[in-house]
Amino acid sequence: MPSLDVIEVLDWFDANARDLAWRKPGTTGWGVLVSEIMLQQTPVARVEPIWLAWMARWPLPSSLAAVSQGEVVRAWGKLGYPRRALRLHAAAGVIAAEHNDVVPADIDTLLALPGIGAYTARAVAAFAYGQRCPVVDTNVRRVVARAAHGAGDAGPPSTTRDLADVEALLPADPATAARASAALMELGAVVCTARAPRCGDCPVVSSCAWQRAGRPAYDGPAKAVQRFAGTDRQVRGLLLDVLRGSTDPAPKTRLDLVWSDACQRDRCLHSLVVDGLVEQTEDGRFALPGEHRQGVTK
DNA sequence: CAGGCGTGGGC
DNA sequence: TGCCCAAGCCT
Repeated sequence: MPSLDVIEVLDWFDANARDLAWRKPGTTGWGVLVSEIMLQQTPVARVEPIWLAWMARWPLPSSLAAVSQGEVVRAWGKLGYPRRALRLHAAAGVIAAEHNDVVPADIDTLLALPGIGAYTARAVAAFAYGQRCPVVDTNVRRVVARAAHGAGDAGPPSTTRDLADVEALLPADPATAARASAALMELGAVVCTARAPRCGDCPVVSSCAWQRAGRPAYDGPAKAVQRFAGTDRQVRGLLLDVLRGSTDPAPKTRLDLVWSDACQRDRCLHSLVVDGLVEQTEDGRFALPGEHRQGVTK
């Protein structure tokens, strides 16, 4: 009873891989890193046009590092979680200054950069540099949970255990292992999906433990529900959207229009300033950071 | 370590 | 603006 034959998944991937922009030959480590940061919690379709624009405008870490934080946040557009843009900008500065403008290949060095965690560090090491290391995202966790463990979905993440779990599945050859990781992710993204898996299209359906078990429903602890409407996240998004939309600093009266609850509004504006996503100008207006002289943080 | 952090598409 | 989901990271 084979648990999960990644070679089968690899063969399927060779024939069915999506033609994503960052998978083109010649994509640099920088290109891979930018794509991975943008793809965190964000669908491929929304990322692709932004990634292409960024690569054309900022082909090197140093080119991104050279512009203001505000420009970067503005170019991030509506990808969401704009703190990612700030962290990527900071990482680019470190890469330019300390790593000769080349994205590091060493996992621990990558982990030391802002915004790069267990997944992204290994994704860069594997996809940009062909290293043999487990690359575990939500797709891989789901595929392994089903095909190997026979569960309806993955349980709560545990980085240490998840990494060991997937490491054991990887082929010995580094380049093949790296492609196998991409293949597992792709399978989870387009076939072994969370909601309605297309098992009829799955290359490992015949050996899938979840199939064998009769496709039982997920029986683990309930996953935390992420509310959005009415949260600070929504209000922060509305505030930032105003500032992205104008090159001139906005008076607070303009920002007051986006949300009726003044208390929540002010709390969110303040938190944006604390996060470095917003600056207050000398005359008391608000703007994206670094685009106007001496922002006053208060 | 559970919860905070954007945004939009699918149903 | 109901609910779930999408290549996570940070504190």
